[in-house]
Amino acid sequence: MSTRKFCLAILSNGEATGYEIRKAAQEGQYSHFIEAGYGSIYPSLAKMEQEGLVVFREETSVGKPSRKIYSMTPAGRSAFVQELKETPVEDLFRSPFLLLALNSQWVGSDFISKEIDRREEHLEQKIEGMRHQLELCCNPASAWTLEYGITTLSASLSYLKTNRSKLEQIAGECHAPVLAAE
Amino acid sequence: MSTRKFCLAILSNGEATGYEIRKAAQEGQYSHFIEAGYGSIYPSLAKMEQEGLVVFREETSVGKPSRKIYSMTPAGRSAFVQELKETPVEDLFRSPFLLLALNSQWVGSDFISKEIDRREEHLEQKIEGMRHQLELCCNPASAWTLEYGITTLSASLSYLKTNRSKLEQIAGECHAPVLAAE
DNA sequence: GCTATATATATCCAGATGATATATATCGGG
DNA sequence: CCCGATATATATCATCTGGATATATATAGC
Repeated sequence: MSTRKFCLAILSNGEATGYEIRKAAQEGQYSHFIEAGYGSIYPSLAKMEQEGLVVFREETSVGKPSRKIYSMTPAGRSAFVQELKETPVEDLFRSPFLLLALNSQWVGSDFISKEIDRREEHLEQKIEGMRHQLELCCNPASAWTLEYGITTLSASLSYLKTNRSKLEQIAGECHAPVLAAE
Repeated sequence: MSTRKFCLAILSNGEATGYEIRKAAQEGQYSHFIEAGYGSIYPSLAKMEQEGLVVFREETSVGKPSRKIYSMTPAGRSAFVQELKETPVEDLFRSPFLLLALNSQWVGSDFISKEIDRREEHLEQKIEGMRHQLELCCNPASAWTLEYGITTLSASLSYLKTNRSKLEQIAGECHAPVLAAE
């Protein structure tokens, strides 16, 4: 139950709405290793509210959409620490790109080139974003985590730049002509 | 629909049972960037069979559990290539470990040390396994993909070894005494 | 001979995913 | 000044996934 843990992590730094929690999953430091949408956050908050791990106050300003501002209870805080101390599950890595790489013989070198371009660009943007966050950040744990990310993504990017020609060659000597004839 | 793509990838190298496809997701080269259990593989195969992308012949030896040996149809092969050519979705990376790192202030340095040990060991084993697969492998695309994995995991391991003391220190100056007093 | 493991298929429920609906505020351009 | 785009905010829905479990037999080791 990872969404739970993530929501509690956000709330451990202060109160937040469901909307803000999702934004953290999309933009903040957490976004580099967390995936969570409304469909998991709202049900998770509702359940934790029932269990007494979080409470909310409703802010119904005139006209504005009403906000449910959640905060952690003491029970929530100890549940958070307990969940952190549960031996963390292994990292999950799923890569449609590597599935493509491993089967690049079927798609032709032009397509592979284009995809590698896209991926290099994407990695550069992510690294740049992390460098930016690192400059702004004051928390040492955040800095450690960001540097971890920068290091691994840089290694990934560097491998790609150095070895892309090999993969393009593999895709070049491929079955594409056969497929084109179909 | 990534399970579909993965099943087709396995079947593109020859026929296989659902059981064997799952083993490929757990042990083979694919295991490093694919997640798929029975609960997604069997329904996926059944659906693709209905759609005419795969066919199976049933092997009912005396006594033995019956095997459904699946293979790809021409329609399946072109569906596979088409799915490969769909701009691949971004890689998915989810890390309970980094969630812990970012919140290490709450768990104490002993716990963090133990978790880093576990992680270093795990990374070493994975890298060793990939090196082994690389020696056995003859397919150049497999070699490329395995080297990609070895490179990134090595960078990850190296960062961890160099910087673990920083994180342990952060967890040392932490709120753990407060929590211990609760 | 017995137990543990490997082979093999299948299903179940809880939870996640991604899309979509609803509503209002705000901000910039025409 | 109004229109459309974007941002804030909550919520739900169908579908898919994940992890566990049930069932059954063969094999290998003790």
